Amino acid sequence: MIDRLSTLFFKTLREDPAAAEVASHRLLVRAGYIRRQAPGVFAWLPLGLRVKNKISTIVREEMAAAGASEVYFPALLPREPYEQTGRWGEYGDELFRLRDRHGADYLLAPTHEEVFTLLAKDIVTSYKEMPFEIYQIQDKYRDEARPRAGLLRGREFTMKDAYSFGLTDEHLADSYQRQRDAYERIFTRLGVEYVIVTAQAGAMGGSKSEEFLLPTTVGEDTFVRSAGGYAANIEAYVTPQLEARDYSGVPAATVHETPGANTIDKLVTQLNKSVPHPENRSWSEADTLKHVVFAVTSADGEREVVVIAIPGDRVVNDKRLEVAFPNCEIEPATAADLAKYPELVAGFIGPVKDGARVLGKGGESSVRLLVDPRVVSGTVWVTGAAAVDKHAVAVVCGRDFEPHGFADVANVRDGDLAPDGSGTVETARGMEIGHIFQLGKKYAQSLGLSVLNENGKLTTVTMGSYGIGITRVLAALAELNHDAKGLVWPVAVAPYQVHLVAAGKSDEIYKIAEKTAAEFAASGIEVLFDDRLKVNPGVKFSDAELLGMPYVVVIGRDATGGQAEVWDRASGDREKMALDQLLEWLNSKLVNKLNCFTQRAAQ
RNA sequence: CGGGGUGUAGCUCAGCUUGGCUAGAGCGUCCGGUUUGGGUCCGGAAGGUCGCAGGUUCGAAUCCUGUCACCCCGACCA
Repeated sequence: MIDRLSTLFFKTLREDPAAAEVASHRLLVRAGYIRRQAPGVFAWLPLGLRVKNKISTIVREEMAAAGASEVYFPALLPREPYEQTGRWGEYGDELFRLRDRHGADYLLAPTHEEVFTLLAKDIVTSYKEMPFEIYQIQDKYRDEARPRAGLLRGREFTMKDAYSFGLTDEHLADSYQRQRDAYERIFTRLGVEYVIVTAQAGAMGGSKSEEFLLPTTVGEDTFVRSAGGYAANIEAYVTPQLEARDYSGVPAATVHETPGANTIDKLVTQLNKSVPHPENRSWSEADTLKHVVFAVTSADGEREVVVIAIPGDRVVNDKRLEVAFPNCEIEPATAADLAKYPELVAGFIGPVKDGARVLGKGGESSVRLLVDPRVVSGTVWVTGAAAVDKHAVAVVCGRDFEPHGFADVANVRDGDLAPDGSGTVETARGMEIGHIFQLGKKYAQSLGLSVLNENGKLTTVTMGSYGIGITRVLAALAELNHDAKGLVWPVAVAPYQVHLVAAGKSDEIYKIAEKTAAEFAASGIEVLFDDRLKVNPGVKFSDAELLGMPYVVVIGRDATGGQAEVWDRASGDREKMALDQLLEWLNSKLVNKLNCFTQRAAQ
């Protein structure tokens, strides 16, 4: 079977589409792989579909090897299961909701935990059937506030989602590890670089979670990693707790006039003018303690004002803040919030006033004081003095005030310490291409999935969920593999392995090209044959480069003399070769390229 | 949701500031010829409610008001 450009439904664009900004989007549209249907929604043309299927096939092979069975759910689902787990409401505007003619609510699934759980409930009744994993490759729908970058962040996207079911934590750990191993093999076979970072399970519930990130500046996630092997996304990074220090030599705190110094910046300037530093150096932002006030609204609607103190040279990171207060709405305190607590003097908030404790344990204020993990007993700070235009110097944690607890919400910087002692971390950007979760019993509990154990007792099932963004990986591959002329697919996912161009109009050339294509196909090579009669060679060459097959074979002016030309799309190398050597050469190249990744994956 | 930008032919865009005859170009498409290893060249043709609605004006792609859509940055993103 030879696929021919003369009959293939495709069209290349001479110019970049106006709406496409990022390379993957631009080239996939220009080369005729996808077409935009609506914001964040794309139609798949034959070439794009082939790439998508190749990625899916690799995922299927590795899922099978990991012991997972493939199933297929509808994307259109009824409201009830999602109502039971609370996600119908929690998902908010991001959920595509619709209504049938009877007025019943439906949704386009953003992810399928609920129905997988219910399927398991339907079918599995005994511990003897545990553990097991099932998965599907399906389209997911999320009504993104702002879809962007073509396939990289769409509203419809294809995802492999697997779910594991077991009775014990050991089952879960085992399934999790098998999926994790499969992911490593999948990404290696695809030729995608990845970093596994510990992540925050977040609203998915559950305990352990890791993300597979592709390091790239176009990525939307920030993560940190150390040379010693620590890696975590920015939400999951844990600041190492410092040891308490001896503060016996620290003089008593003193209060200084700091008129108008309601920011850290102004404060440091004033200190350097009027207050000598005990160590005879300049004051810096890191000497100060910044008190930030937030209003935390819990799930039951109760609004609490909280003060968080972090070193003055840091800022609060919103994502880390969210993690610190799970299941709560958190926002900066309003003027109305502050008005209720006169001890919170905007710009001059501090734990101590006139030597008396204000915030923290033993303080008069009812407001909770949480501090950065770097603020431990014995550390010395400049803080607000809880009075307008006044700051206190040499305020010692553990002596002058005692926080209620810690809040690890400050930003992470290059050079911060990794919590596992593996050195300092550096920050980097990454794109999430896979995510694995140990969900635990959350879904099983709310949907009533339990089975009989060895002792005949009903036991709630423990679950995991494991996702790979198929279409996002496709876009990432395009993003990583292209040049000025077009796409440059790795052999493992290229729509065809060889692009055969008949360059010339003579019958002789076409006969030879036809015969060559047939030989390729017969030996199992996936060949795309540019047999278009009325197209100039220049156009065919440009198309071949834009479409991006790994190898281009040109049957042209030298064909009658028994010669062809082969191009290596990635390296740009071109060489003349006898027609009867083509097959052998290509086969060895293709086998090598495929093997190099599969073998690496097998290790 | 906040900020910015753009809507004119299948595609990429010009024209709009300063209103004026029949709304343009390149590419693509179709026809005839030409060329055949780098998006050939020549000639001809088809193709547009100028996003939509309202207003100002003798006259609106152009000015005004409203509205819709799309793109980009940010917020958001199991």
